[in-house]
Amino acid sequence: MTESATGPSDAAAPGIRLVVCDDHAVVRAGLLALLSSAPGIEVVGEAGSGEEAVAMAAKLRPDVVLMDLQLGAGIDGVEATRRIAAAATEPGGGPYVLVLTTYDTDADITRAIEAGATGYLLKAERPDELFAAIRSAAQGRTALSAPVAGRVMAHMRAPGPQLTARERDILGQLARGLGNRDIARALFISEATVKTHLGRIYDKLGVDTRAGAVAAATERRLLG
Amino acid sequence: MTESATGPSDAAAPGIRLVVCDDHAVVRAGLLALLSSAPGIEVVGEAGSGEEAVAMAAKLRPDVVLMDLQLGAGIDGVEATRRIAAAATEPGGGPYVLVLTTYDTDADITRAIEAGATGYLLKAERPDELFAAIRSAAQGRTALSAPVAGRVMAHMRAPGPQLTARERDILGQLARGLGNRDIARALFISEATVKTHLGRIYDKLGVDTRAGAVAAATERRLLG
DNA sequence: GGGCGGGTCATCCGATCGGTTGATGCGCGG
DNA sequence: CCGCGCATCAACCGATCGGATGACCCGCCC
Repeated sequence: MTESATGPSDAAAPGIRLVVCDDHAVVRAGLLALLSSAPGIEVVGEAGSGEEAVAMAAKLRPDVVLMDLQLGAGIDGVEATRRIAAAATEPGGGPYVLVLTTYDTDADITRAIEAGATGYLLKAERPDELFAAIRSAAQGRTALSAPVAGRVMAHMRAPGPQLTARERDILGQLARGLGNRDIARALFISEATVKTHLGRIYDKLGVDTRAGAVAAATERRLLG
Repeated sequence: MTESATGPSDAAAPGIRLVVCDDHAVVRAGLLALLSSAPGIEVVGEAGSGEEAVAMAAKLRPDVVLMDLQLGAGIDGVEATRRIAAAATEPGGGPYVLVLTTYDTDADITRAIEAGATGYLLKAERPDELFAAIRSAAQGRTALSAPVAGRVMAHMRAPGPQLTARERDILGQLARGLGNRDIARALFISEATVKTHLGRIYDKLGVDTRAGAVAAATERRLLG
């Protein structure tokens, strides 16, 4: 999958510009050594904290950020991912975030994906899987470790961040700053119904206030 | 909620009722002479001070008040504009204030517009521009001198004096969906202060709920 | 036919919010 | 020096929100 198949992307082959973020210097060094053997992948920056990674992503404009979720002090990998991914909507199309971590708990996975991660790999993965995942991420394609993929599929079936049509209606009015009474009137339903829907929306978005819902909806582009 | 005040000007065209306010008698006389040549515009009162203009606006109920900003003693043109414009929300729909002054500094312009002026003209303007502006103002339409328009546009692009730095801090936390208590803790201030700031933010953004503030801020790109 | 998910509504209550008033301190500019 | 804008805080009150609970109706699918 290096040259013949995909063709054009490798032809020009300026290399995928990568930023590595992990709070352990040893791990970073190991990754650098490993990645140095990967053709077409160039590490342009190392970050030891989430804040550093966010700054580097903005400044260096890499194609991919390899992000650990456990970062010790400061913002965690999820928050860093969120901030970096948020910039991905802008003109230049920010970097894709590929999470590389040790654990595969449901909470970690869902939080990372919700935050906008493009892929989720486990450190136990084989090196060539990592290389392939980085190349996939550089093109915005999702890459998941096998165990992670399984959990994600399970989640797809269960409760995704999927809102029903009616809930989106409510959310739309909410984003206009309307109170429950006004939302009710706008949609020809009762305030009680509005509150019921809002409660479910909060659950699905993982927030507990209207301002939070508007922010979350904006961030995840659930609104026009 | 602005009254469109279709006004008696259009239909039967009985003429636009105008009050002129300028502290220089000579200028007033000149304006009167000039306006006497303008069809459809009738000067129903002259004020030599801000207080006088406010009183006349209430009593004579003109369609437009032509207001100088520099008024020597007493309240200045901005304050007079504020008081007259404040009455414009009431049932009858008060008079529109058209500022006619010599200077076009940022401070003057923004203060006049904030005070509720419908238009802002320079005395250097050509007479027919003045006539046109008065007719526009009578219908509540904004009329600006070219240099003034330029500055206003600049202000639109630069949201600088829009919100104070502290207010942007508050707004940032608000957009994360935090409650007043949490915002207070995040910024090391009291809830009371948070509420005070929020009140001012609502004013400036023209909203009255937190969700509305988040939406407005997002729309106007006041946030990251 | 009986679940099942989505939409609708009601009621209750504590917590929070929005608005107001009033007051203090601080830096800046006339 | 005094005024003004900004930030800070307090106390109060009515309105609204958030959360929980229970209920009904409808369309769909096994």
